[in-house]
Amino acid sequence: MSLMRPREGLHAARARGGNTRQLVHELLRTRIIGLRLAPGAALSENDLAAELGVSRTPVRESLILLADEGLVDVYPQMGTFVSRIRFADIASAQFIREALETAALRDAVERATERDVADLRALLDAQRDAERHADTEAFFQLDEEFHARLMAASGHGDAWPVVSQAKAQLDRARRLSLPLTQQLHLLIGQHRDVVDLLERRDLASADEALRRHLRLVLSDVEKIRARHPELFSEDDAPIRPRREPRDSRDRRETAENGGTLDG
Amino acid sequence: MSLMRPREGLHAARARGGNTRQLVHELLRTRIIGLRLAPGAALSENDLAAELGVSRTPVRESLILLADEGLVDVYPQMGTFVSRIRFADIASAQFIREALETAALRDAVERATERDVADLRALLDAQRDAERHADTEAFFQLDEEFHARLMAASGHGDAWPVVSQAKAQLDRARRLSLPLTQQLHLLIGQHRDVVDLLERRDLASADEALRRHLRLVLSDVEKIRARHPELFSEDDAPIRPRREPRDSRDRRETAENGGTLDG
DNA sequence: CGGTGTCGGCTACCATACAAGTACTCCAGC
DNA sequence: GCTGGAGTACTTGTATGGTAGCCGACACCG
Repeated sequence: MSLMRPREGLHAARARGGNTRQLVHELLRTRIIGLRLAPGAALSENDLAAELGVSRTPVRESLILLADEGLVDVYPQMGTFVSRIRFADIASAQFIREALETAALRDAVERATERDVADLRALLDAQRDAERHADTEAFFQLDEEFHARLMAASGHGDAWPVVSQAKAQLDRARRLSLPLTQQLHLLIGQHRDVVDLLERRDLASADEALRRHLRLVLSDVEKIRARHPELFSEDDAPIRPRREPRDSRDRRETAENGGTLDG
Repeated sequence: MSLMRPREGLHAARARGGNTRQLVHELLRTRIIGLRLAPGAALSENDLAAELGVSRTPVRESLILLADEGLVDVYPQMGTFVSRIRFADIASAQFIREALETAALRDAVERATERDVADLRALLDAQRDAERHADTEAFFQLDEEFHARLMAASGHGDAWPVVSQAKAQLDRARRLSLPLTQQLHLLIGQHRDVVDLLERRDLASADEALRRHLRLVLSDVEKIRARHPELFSEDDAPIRPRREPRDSRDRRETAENGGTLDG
């Protein structure tokens, strides 16, 4: 079972991160966004607690936070499920992201320093590396850093968490498309365009380039919806997910294995 | 003590709202935003649970959510405190709010129906009523509804919760200024200007009017900062709040009284 | 008189026990 | 074979117990 030892595990965990709740929260968040937990999957507080070697309390508190972020749906006395991607949520996330990132760009054009531009270019290089190695996981990480760094250059880095939360909804769907399409090169080119225009302090063109970039991402998602309808949920039909059959549980539990907190 | 009876209380609560956690969460949230709980005040899980007649669990879960919203600061093993207003948070909230509301306005100018405009004008009338009766609490409520309705008219009503959360930080400070200044009339006039220009589909002017309105609100906050410095906290000094002296607790507990969940 | 170690009480964190409710399962009756 | 209903195994929600850690008060010592 690989439970966390009463003392050592917690201590090791504390050393790396914060308290158990934060660790579980981040773990589940990355698993959901990375689609290692698919939309619709059941998340039992008890099962998770057992898997991670902690009690129900921090798991439950993490799920409450994830529900607040719209990444899980909690149906009292029924179960907790990774939320299916609602098209309304996608649209709303796109609106939020576009509004905040373009508003930030407006200030970034005036405030960005040479250092900021250099940092962004360094990230572009790293993205090209990821492209060469076809490492989409690394690219996702670097994409996140790029947009975060861009906002920081505007002086509004504090607003990034809001964008990140909206972005999370989009990324779940995007993660399905990127491996298929060969668009990494295109995306990196758009990143470079934004940096170039930012350096030239050309607001109008930079704004247009960023909007084009963000909209491309959105159109990706719409393509995915046709290919994987089971991961989406119609807007006005909140869908009560069905519980698994009784005896399929044992098989599942032995099948997936690993992932305690004291790695 | 007016504790909640084991069965009845919960049942009555369920009837009104949702589960206990949501009730406690909203209760504390409105108390904090309404400054009935002042920045810096200590919030003990035990005390709150006793006051509200529930167990520590829903109280604790509510505090976690409030911490996520930036309304309380949790210092493990030390205490939980209503967060002081950080100037950096104010600036960040203003940026988020302005970006989202103006972006929404852009679409509202195209999409708003006659019905939308009529609803907004009805809210304007109600605001004038509140002004006549000098009812600032009602005005705050109507101001919230006005801006929410404006976003809904743009088709991006789903993004309102994000604005509302940012707005909460601003409102805490604003609530101190409104009673003093006689600006209700000015604010209502700005609301009317926005509606008028929205109705004429004049985006440029409407955008300018809305920005002017939102910035006036911000400048209010800066005035307040000079008058009530104890409610604010310097940016880079996260300030570890001090625990109360030993024997001042009894006095406090008898002093403030009332506010169970089964009112 | 100033610094220091200890002790007591408080805190949030985590673990566990109990309660209320839902959906699946399976068997009885038709 | 089909339908209905009781039983049961799960679910989340709430309550409570126990633990580590921090702070403040205070006696003790230099």
